Amino acid sequence: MKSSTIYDVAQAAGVATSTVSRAFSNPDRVGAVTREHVLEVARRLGYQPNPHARALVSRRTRTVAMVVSDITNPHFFELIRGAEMRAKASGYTLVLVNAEESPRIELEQIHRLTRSVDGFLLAASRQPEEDLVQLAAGHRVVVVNRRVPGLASVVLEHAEGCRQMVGHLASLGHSSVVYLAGPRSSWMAASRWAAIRGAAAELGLRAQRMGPFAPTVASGGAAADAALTTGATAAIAHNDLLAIGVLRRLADRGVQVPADVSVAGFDDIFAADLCTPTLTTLGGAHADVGRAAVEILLNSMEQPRDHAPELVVPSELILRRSTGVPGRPPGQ
Amino acid sequence: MKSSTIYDVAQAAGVATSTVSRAFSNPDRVGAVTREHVLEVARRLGYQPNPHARALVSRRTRTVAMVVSDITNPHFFELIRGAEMRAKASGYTLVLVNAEESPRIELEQIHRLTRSVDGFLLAASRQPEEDLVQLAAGHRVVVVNRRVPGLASVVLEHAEGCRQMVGHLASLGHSSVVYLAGPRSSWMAASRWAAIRGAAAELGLRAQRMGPFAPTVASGGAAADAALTTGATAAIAHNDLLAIGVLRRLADRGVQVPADVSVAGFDDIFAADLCTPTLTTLGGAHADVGRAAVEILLNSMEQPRDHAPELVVPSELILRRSTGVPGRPPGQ
DNA sequence: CAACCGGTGGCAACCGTTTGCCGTGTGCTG
DNA sequence: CAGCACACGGCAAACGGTTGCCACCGGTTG
Repeated sequence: MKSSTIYDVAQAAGVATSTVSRAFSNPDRVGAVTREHVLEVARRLGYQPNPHARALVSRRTRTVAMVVSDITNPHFFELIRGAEMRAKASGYTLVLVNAEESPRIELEQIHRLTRSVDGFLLAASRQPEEDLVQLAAGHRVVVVNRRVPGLASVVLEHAEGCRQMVGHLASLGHSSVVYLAGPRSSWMAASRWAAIRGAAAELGLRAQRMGPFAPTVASGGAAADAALTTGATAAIAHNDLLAIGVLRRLADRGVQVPADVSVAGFDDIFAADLCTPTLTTLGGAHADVGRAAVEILLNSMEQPRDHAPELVVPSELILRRSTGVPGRPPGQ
Repeated sequence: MKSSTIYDVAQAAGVATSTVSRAFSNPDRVGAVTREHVLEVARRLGYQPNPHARALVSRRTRTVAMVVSDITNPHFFELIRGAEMRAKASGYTLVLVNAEESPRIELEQIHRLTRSVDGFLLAASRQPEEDLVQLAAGHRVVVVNRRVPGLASVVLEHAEGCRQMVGHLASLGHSSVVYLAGPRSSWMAASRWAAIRGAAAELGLRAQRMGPFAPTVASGGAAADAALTTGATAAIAHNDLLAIGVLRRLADRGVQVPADVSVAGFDDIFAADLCTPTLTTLGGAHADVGRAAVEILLNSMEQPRDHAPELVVPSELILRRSTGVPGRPPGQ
């Protein structure tokens, strides 16, 4: 039951090990008939190359790691799925790492894995920018849903999306909006706030920011209460989880959504279409983001590019029942 | 920037490579002062053992693979999270594989990874039982949410849970229940149906089965229509996704839940508490299942056990608004 | 016809660890 | 004080591939 090696194949085929090796990893380097013969023998023996032996000398592991800030967040599911499928399609393996919202764990795990993977997908990284740059100097890195000058990145478009969202609220008649911010170290949080504030200024709305809040349902209570103190008629939450928490708290406090307050989120997670009222949110093809990120990583291994690509995947504003005309009962 | 090896450390510390190696992987084998010295030098040089070189000779990769039938199903998130955390805690790496509900892909991926991982967690495997047994002969395997004689397994309790669920429906006054079954190759589907049928017989309810249905929201439409044709006043869906799809379809058809029909699901996914009406479901600590599965796998590597443990994690029936007294409007 | 050349295959040196075995120095026993 | 067990370190052979380099061979070329 001992698995067969390149030596077994070489012996059985009457060639040198180098020929067997080349028949697999560099087919053009051996004559056609020899190659076929070797492959046939290998098949018969059930030979499977040992990835570790291979990695040891070639320094390529055919594995990529995806580090997510919080594996519990449903938003990442699609991202992970897209990445996994793209990796698999190229015969790569996806390693999943949960940073548990901790920059320290994130770094620790990256460190631990450097030798075992060919590159990293850093989704919603909580690292300071300079640390990312430094990291990228030593490793192949693609940052996801964050932009870092000089680094390859894939983000779901959100600046224009925020503008649309604020525009949507403005057109409904809102004149004051509050952004319930995500974690301080979240690039997205900062970026969204900038976009929202800019759009609000353009459209003549008053914009405020409260927070930071953890991007979880549980934090929604505090976020809702904070939103109410601002007197704003519309609240944009950092993500759908937070928004759903806000909806809950508002319902508990007897605040009508959207009659009294409109609520919107980001990510368009599965649950956004199920909560009550259903949630207006900025969605997009998260799976595509994951897919693209892996693709960029794989490409960068083939031909190390001088310029790091910065891809933007389009988003779409999904209007649902949680936003409406202020003061008017829903459904009108 | 070339990463340092055991050889660099050995030279810098003035010892042999074997001593350095042992200082890390077999600390008792070297004298205390030598060990400290070596470790200190290693730290200074930023030495990190190369996992591939290590794996090559030791045949231990410190990596486990988790194969899930469908990575899109939110039910797996908790499972994955629990597994990831437990693996990380022991310095193991979790590789994620999506079988996309295809036994072929499942097998293919397992085959591809055999050399790169120490063992497999097979969650909701769609393989025929004999294939699993054969697989387990060649690899370390723990099956999750499935039981296979002779194989290590972790399942969330569901027999008693199904009994409770049927009991709950009976106590509400239902006399006929329909099970909307999951995929034909799903062990869980078969097992749940057996439990439901058994409980129904005991309690004097009529039980029918419809399906199989894909365990997705999209299949809920067909499942709901099928359920209505049976005339049963209560439907138990194979999982929450299907149940949510059923709720949607029933709402579209103007069927009141639970006044006209009660609906229940399995898994207690996040969305079950958000949909309308909120969903009665059999939940449990899925993260614990993942954690336990990894733990069993890791233990089995330390001391190969003669008897394969079969762990059952308790479940709990979560009563929400989707089940009620037949014929009576909700909230009474 | 000699020189040359591209296409193939083999040799052997790595890649970075682990580990069986051996040699040495030390402390203890009788 | 001889004899011995033992703790500790070193040597070197794996583990299973990849790859630079060389040798060979038949066919072109001048």
